[in-house]
Parts: sequence; structure tokens; C-alpha cells
Amino acid sequence: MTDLHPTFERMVRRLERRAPLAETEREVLLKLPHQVRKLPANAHIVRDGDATDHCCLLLSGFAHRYKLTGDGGRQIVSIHVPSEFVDLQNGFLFVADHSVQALTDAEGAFIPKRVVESVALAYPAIAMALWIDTLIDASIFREWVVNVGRRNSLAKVAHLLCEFSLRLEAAGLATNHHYELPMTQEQLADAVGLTSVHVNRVLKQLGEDGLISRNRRSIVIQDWNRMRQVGDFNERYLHHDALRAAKAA
Amino acid sequence: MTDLHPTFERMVRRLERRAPLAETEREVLLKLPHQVRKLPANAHIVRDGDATDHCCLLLSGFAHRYKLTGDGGRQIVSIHVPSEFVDLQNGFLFVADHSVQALTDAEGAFIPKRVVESVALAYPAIAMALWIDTLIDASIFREWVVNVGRRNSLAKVAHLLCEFSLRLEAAGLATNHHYELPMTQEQLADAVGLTSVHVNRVLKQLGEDGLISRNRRSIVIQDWNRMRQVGDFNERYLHHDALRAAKAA
DNA sequence: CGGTCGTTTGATTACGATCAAACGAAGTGG
DNA sequence: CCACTTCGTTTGATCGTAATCAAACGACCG
Repeated sequence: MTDLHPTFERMVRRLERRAPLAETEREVLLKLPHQVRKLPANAHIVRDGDATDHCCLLLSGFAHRYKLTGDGGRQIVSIHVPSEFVDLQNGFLFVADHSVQALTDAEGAFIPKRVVESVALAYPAIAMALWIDTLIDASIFREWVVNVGRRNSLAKVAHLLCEFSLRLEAAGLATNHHYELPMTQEQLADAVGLTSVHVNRVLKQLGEDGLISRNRRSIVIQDWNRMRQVGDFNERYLHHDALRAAKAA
Repeated sequence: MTDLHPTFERMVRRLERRAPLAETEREVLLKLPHQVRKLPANAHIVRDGDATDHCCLLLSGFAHRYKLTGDGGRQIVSIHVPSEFVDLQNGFLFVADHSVQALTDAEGAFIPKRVVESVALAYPAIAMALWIDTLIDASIFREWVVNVGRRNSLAKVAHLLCEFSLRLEAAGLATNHHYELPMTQEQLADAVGLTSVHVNRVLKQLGEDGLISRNRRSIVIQDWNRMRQVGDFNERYLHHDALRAAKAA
């Protein structure tokens, strides 16, 4: 449709880390027909209740999934970085059960659902790779259940900051646990199940304890080991090394 | 391996509700080689950190997934009823990132992971059906994030009781919102992120408000509509009618 | 019959919510 | 270029929900 966006290659590399792909399959993925669309901050990619007909690969910027409660509360259930598919989750369930929204200005590659489906049916290895990708999403959801359900406020926020650090690094958007936080404290609050006021106090506390330093949205995790401890963080759930682990077994 | 257990047919019917299967594919699923194993209450089916080599189809009884926090807290992240696969989630990620344990005495059909994988590669429609199955698991995880993150104690417990009612009915184990709760109040607490003491008070409250009646583990939801409201419950996330919705679209 | 596990109730505490207000940065228009 | 608005951050004071601590009770089991 348009020129190949470099993020497509990163996406293929990410999938390959978990499931082996043949050269043909790699080609098929790189040549997926799509339309690139600009997504201003806060634009909705999918809306709860929609019958979606496209899958969106995030090319740049950030996005988040969320659900609303009856009394107007919002819970963010995950964050997405470039090279991730943001609605394989909704894509094959016909009617979206949650919304996906751009956190920052972003770009997405929209691939017709029918194409993804026929590619998955024609190339079982691709199906497997995409399937595993959604399983990893699910693993992150599970960790988030634990985070909002059983950790105190300090641990919740620390855990989220740790997750960001690793995922942004994997996306090439952070080094040395230093990154630009792509969201407001209000959004952080909706991700960890606290209020923005309390998130602010926790961030202050983490700063005073020498675990992080920050100015505006720029975050540096000063003491990764203590931060991991405070946040009860174990990166295994991210499955960044899924294939390597399989080979070792 | 052994005689065909009737739950296999229920499993196939469940998968078909979401993705069409040809007669051959139905046959393949019914004839999956497996070993039936008795699982006494509290037996582990998968343990966090294990490199699993089998997938377990729950034939009878109940199971739950959970993760532990560093300070010994437990968070149950989902419950499973007969005819559900309890570790497709862990199965293709090589190293389990959470544990699955029998809630009650149960039976599981253990299918070698290699077989599931080769069947998925040989029959794309089966792969798609299993994939969708795991996507529905993921949808339930997301709803649980919302439940533990953004609802008050009354809504949390009411929501969980509503989910049970529909899932047990779908499994043929409840009628008219009347069912046997397969877990202790302590386990309920670990599912909704409260303490067992508080869960007890909430159950009492729900009883006093005329929303439920119970003796021992037997639950009757007396007023489904008000219960849905109190629990902020909308069954769409269960995707019990995924295929019908697709046809309507 | 004693023992264990789960349920129930009471008293007190504490963590995070809520309410309220000031401050700071970025953007807009006069 | 400065006044003004808006959005996000920060701080303070008070409140309320659920946690914690403690103990009794009831059911089931060996």
C-alpha cells in the first residue's frame, strides 16, 4: 500500500523471537497490505462495542486499552509500544469488549481483518506466532490483575515503572532505565487502580527514597535492584526471551 | 488412550460456537490422544516456573490460576469449569508464569503439548478455534483487572458471583442462578483482592439486601437484575455468543 | 470425641480516597 | 509580548472503606 515502515521489521523480529518463521512467512508479514493512519493523542483505535474489521499495528507513539465501570471509573488494562499489534485481542472476537486509545500522537498500520485471518489460515507458523503474541498479552493482563489486586500503592507504581523500563527498552525507546513516561499521573492512576493524587505522593516518595529521579515526564530508575524489590517485579511474565527459554529446555 | 469422556464433546461444541469446524476437524479433536488423571482438591496442574509438556482439559471439578506476590499474598486470576483447557495459556510460552491448581476434586485429560502443536499446524481451523479460546480467557483477565482495580467490595463480590452463575450454567452445572460455589471465602477473597473477613461481611450484606440467599456453599441469586447492577456486570466479556454476534454483523 | 478447617462477629487501625486549593507549564488570542 | 486559559502537578486536611487483630462458633472427619 505504502512504503515499508521500519517498524514492520521490528514486529517480525519480535514474533520470531518466540516462534520460528521461514523466509516466505517473513516476507508475507512484511508485505501485509495496510493503510497507515495518523492517530492524534486520545484518538480511539477501537471502541468498546465496535465490530472491528481491521487490525492495527502500532508504528509509532503509544496506546492503551481500557474499560469503563458503570459509575464512570476507568481502568487501563494495558499499554502498548510501537511494533505491537493493538487489536489482535479484539480482532477475532467480532465485537470489541474494550476500547483502545492513542496515549500520545501515534501512527498505526491498519490491516484488514480478513487478510490477517486468511494469512493465519494459509501459514500455520504465522498463526502460531500471532497466537503466542496474544498469549503474551494475556500474561501481562494476569500480572496486572496481581498488581491492582494484591500490592500496596508503592509497589503498584514501582511495578508499572519497571514494566515500562523493560518494554520501552525492547522497543528501542529507553536505555539504562531512563525513559520518557508517555502518560499523565491521572492515567498512571487508572492503570494501577489508585487516584492521581495518591500516585503523585507515591512518585514523590519513590524520589525521596532515591529509587527514581524525574523531571516532568522524564524518569530515571536510579536503583534498579531496590526498585525491583519494592515493585515486587519479576520480568518473566513479559516473556521477552520465550524462544531462548524453549531451546534451553 | 481411554474411552471418550463426554466432556470432550462439550469442549468441541464450545469451540464450534466461535469458529466453524469441519467434520474431520471435529473428529481430530474428539480423538486427541490423552491420559485421564484424577486430581484431588489442591493438586497442582501446573506450577509457576515449570516447563510444561502437556495441556490439560478439565473433565470434571474446578480449577483456578493464581500468582503469588513477594510478601506471600495470593491473587487468583481466573477460575475454570469442566470442558475448558486450563493451560493453553502456559502451554505455548514454554515456562509457566503462574500456577494452576484444582479447587475441588477433579479430573483432567492430559494431552501432550507436541500433539496439540502438530494438530494446530495441520488443521488451521483448529488452531483458530483454540486461539479464540485463549482470547476469551484474555478477555476475562481484562474484566478481572477492572474488577479488582476499580470496583468497591460489594461490586467485586457481586460481579464474581454473576460470572460464576453464567459460566456454571454454560457448563451445565447451574440453573436459575442457583449453584454450588466451588470455593472457600478465603479463595473468593484472593480472587477479588479483599480479605476473607471482608468477603464474609459482603456476603452477609448481599443476603440482607435480598440479592442472594445461601447456606453453606449453595448460592441462589434472588434478584438477577439488581445483582447485575450492584456488580456492574455485563456478560459481553464472556463471549458466550461470539459466533452468533459475528453472523449478525 | 477431639481436632481441624472454614465461617462469623466484634474492636481498632491504617491506607488510600476525597475535598479543596495553589502552582506551573504550555498554548491562545488580543 | 503579555494576559488569560487550560491542563497537569503538587500539597494539605479530613474522611471512609477495607485491613488487621482477636476470638468464638459450627461443620465435618478420623
